[in-house]
Amino acid sequence: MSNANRSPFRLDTDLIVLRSLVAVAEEGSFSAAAEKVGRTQSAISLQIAKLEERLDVKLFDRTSRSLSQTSEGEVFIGYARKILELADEAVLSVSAPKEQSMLRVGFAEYLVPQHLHIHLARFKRAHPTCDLNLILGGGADLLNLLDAGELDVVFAGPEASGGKQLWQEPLVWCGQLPATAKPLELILMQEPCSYRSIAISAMEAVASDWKISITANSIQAVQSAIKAGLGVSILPYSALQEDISVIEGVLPELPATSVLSYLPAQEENPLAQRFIDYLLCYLEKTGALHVA
Amino acid sequence: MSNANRSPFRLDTDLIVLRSLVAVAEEGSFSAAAEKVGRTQSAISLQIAKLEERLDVKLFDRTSRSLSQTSEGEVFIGYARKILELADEAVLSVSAPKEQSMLRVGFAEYLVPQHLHIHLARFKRAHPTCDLNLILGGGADLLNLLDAGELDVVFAGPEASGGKQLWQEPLVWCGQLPATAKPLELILMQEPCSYRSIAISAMEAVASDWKISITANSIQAVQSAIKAGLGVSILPYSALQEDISVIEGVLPELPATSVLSYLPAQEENPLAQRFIDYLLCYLEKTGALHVA
DNA sequence: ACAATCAATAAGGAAATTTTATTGATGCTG
DNA sequence: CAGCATCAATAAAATTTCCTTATTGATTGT
Repeated sequence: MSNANRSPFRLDTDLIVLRSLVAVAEEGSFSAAAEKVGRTQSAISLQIAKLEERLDVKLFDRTSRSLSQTSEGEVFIGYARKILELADEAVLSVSAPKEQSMLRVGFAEYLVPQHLHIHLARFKRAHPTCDLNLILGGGADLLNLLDAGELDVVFAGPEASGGKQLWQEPLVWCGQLPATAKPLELILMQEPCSYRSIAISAMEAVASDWKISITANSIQAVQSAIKAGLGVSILPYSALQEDISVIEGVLPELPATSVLSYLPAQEENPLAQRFIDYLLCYLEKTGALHVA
Repeated sequence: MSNANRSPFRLDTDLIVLRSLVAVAEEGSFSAAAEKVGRTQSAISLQIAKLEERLDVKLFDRTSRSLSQTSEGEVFIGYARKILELADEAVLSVSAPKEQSMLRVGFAEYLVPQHLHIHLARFKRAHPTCDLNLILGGGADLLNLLDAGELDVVFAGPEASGGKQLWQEPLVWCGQLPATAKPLELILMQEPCSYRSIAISAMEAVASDWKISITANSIQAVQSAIKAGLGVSILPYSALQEDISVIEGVLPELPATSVLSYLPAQEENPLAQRFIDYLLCYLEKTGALHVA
């Protein structure tokens, strides 16, 4: 007689299976999840089936056309996420330097990823000996601070040379379209701003009626103006907020911008490179942003 | 080119490997861990080796005669424990009933396992719709409450019929031995107490000088008396505390007692049975107690 | 020095998982 | 309503992974 039955509450599955599971939950489809985790659809199907059999619970309600989580599925997937989170943090932390250290990160405010605070908290947890500073601001200002030796790494758009491209950030039109036959009112950041020129040249390329109605000096000001319904603007995907509506189709196609990392020319800071790798890895995981 | 290198902080290992890992950490030896998890020594060796290779970090410092965790090992094993904890809790929670419910547990105070509060907290977390009551007391009192319908399950020694044996609890002598040529002073609970009679018959079986110096009315009183150095007593393993010293060898061998679960004769309470299974499973995992 | 114990390793075999290919079911479109 | 496309389940073969047996080298205790 085996003792398999002695451990009714013990789970011995592969973390790969849990990754597939959350992939299914996120993508809402076995096939899409399969592609995401780099396996076949049938592999996913079998993995989930086996897991469900082990748990003796259906995790998804699925017909061939729709897929939704059962209530048990919701609970279990919640745990799966936490487990994977811990597992990845564990990997991060074993390779952490053990000496006391300090990392000063600059982030262009209009490019701050949705969950940056979560990523920072995790990084801090996995690097207990590291003091983290986060400075938000305009790209140009941050790069000046970097040159002055007051930052260790800066994440910003393609505003200077020497940066290393990390991911592509889609630009989107958003805000309120004016009533028909009224000119389009643009809300833009003041110079120097790469999006400002992108917006202007995009509008110049099409023969429509437009004007610049508001020039703001911070991304928050732009966001406020958009929310107030004062016109349309372009924002990087990261800078979108709940109550900002995206405009699709009507206005000219926009290019994607790049997010780059900038390091000081002189000395090596291994922790800074580590932070870049880390962030890249987690943003990729989140799936919110597409790596170039 | 594969994209394996794209995910430097992603761990895709089997939970079995993590269980082996913490087993090695707990047992202090690959061979012992192998036996604990029901595999070969070489399997463990390979599992750990592969994990270390994946992490690019040594988890244990090992010569053929000694084994200790590296500092990275300590960190990673900490994560592994948390991961397994979560995984097992996940299994527990998917099979949890979803209706609002209530569970009143009685525990004989002299048998409370070391980490009961942790187990209770976990059970509560995995059963958010369940209200838990915990009553500690003497076994006889608890069984009366059970009969009166005021408890759903009682854990106690073999004080009544109808219990189901769960695990064996070793009895140990503890306290201060008297100076030589002085009579042995016993600290005992007042009647009815099964340990009292066990102690007395154990002493009667050997021809030594002894007397009952203190009769206490609670396990706390016995523990206090022992700590005060007022004599020797017998305690179930669970009731030992940091500052109570065990006496080995000198005094007569003691039998083990059993811990049993008691359920009301009448109606079925599935949650109570579930709690019993759960506790059994976790105490087994902890390794603190041996299942009968 | 010898026996005992422990972990590492090699090699073969066993078991699990993945893939390819197919089927059945469902919704969409013309 | 038929045909098409999409999705998940399944079967069977193939691959990979993992585990076991057997052995070696190293270390400690007697």
